[in-house]
Amino acid sequence: MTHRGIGHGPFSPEFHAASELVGRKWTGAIIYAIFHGRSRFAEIAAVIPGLSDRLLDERLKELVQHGILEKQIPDAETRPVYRLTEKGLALRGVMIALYAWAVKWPDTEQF
Amino acid sequence: MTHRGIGHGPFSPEFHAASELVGRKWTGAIIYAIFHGRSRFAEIAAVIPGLSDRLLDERLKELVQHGILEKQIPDAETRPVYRLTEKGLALRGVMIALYAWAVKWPDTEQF
DNA sequence: TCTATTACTTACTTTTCGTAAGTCTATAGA
DNA sequence: TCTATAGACTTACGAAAAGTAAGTAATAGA
Repeated sequence: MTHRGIGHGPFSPEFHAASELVGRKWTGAIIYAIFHGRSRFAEIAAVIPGLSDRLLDERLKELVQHGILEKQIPDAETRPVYRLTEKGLALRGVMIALYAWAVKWPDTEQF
Repeated sequence: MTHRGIGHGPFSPEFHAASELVGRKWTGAIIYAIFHGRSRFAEIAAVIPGLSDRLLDERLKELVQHGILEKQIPDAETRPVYRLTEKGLALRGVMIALYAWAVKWPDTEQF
């Protein structure tokens, strides 16, 4: 890889697709919550202030469709759980790096 | 830090703010292009297919406002260049991690 | 000097998001 | 058992953001 580890040319379709996917509204916070052990719809909703059911549902469906999460119904239960796939778990390094950046360079501006 | 390096509780305001900022549409590709040496408006626009002037302008203004980029007018020139600040350069680890993930787990789905 | 490029703006349409309410099971309590 | 509550969505609709197209003023280059 050129440029000290970041891709080849000045545009990477793979990078772009990844950043548009995990960068969608609320998606970061949802994955973060799941990395922290929340697996059910209501558990995820409970920890993310401002996130509506409608959007949580939409984002979970996208993440399942893109292979980052799996929707499972455990034996003897009726409500689904959402779990990180291998692909989803592989985001750990990204999460760690972004968290480290976020706490070192807190954002004081508001939109 | 708990949970193997990723934050404290199941929600981090800092992480959330960071992911909403760098996750906005086109922002990843713009920062990526600037890491690859593109510094002028037209250079950035030239390498990102589908990105309109209007949105590029909007995203650049946001990134300047949030301290990730600086807008400079070099001596004896009239057109501005956009450069990564220290805060922006500190995103290198995030870029590397996301790029590595993106090429290892390419996204075949379309939205 | 003429033309093209650059770095934006403005106007308008389409898509996505925010907010609220409603539906359908399933479990819990009176 | 009847009712209430919680969980996991679904529907409807106004607001905000993004997409698309066109325009503009100030250079830079031929």
